[in-house]
Amino acid sequence: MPELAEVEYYRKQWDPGLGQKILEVTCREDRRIFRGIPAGLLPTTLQGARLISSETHGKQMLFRFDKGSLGVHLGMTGELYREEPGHTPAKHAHLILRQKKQDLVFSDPRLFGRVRLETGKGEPTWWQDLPPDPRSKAFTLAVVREALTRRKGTPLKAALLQQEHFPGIGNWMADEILWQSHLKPMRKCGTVTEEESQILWKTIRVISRTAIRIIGKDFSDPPEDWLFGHRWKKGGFCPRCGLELKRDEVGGRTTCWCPHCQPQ
DNA sequence: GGAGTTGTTTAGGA
DNA sequence: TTCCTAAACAACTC
Repeated sequence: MPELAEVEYYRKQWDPGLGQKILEVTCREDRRIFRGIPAGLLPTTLQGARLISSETHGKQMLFRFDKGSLGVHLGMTGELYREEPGHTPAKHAHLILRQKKQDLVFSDPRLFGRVRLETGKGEPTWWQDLPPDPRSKAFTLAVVREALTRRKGTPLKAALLQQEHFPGIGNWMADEILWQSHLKPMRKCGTVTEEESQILWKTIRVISRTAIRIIGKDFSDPPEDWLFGHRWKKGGFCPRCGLELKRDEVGGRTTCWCPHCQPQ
């Protein structure tokens, strides 16, 4: 489910726990999402630690504590939420940080998500090494040009899903970006003109920021004149031209597009 | 019961 | 080497 805006929404769900100590850590360490973390290290590190701050970068989240930090990726079905203190864990709740006033929960039925642990004071290297977030100043036109050049044989849709170039963009955002840019999803990156690159760059920035503002705030739906609300069901109609939308598999993912508005 | 799912990693081929 | 595709991971919904 989560792309950069949804990730921002879920990050905020733990905000009530800011400044407060973790009294107890409940986790199922054998679950796939904890891969790479030595047994016992998670409770040892976080028990008694105070949650200081949190931020998102693309689909990645970082929760900073006064000792160490916690990285969270939600995968396809991960969620963060809060519960009454001392509640009984739900079936797919894998990590619960128990505080005085609330329990902070990470659940993920499909286990495609991932939790990382940094025991040192500083920023984890994986966090420092993330490529420019599409809403940041560092995400320049040159970044888009570079990606299109490097992936010249890849369809645009598949390239937009590559997190090393466009961190935070997922399936629905990629479709939305191409639709608003009037670019066909199966178009090869190498054939995109300079003018089209600029349109693509601007559209990525506008959609990222707008999605964060709307979905990141309270999980509201984007505007009706976006592709978003029309792309899910089969037989949806283009909100711009009114013709029937098409569905194809591009880059291994279901892709919704408008043959009339995205002719090439 | 089968198909599909808003994600990432890996293996293997080109 | 570099780039690209398909499969694997896993559980739920329609």
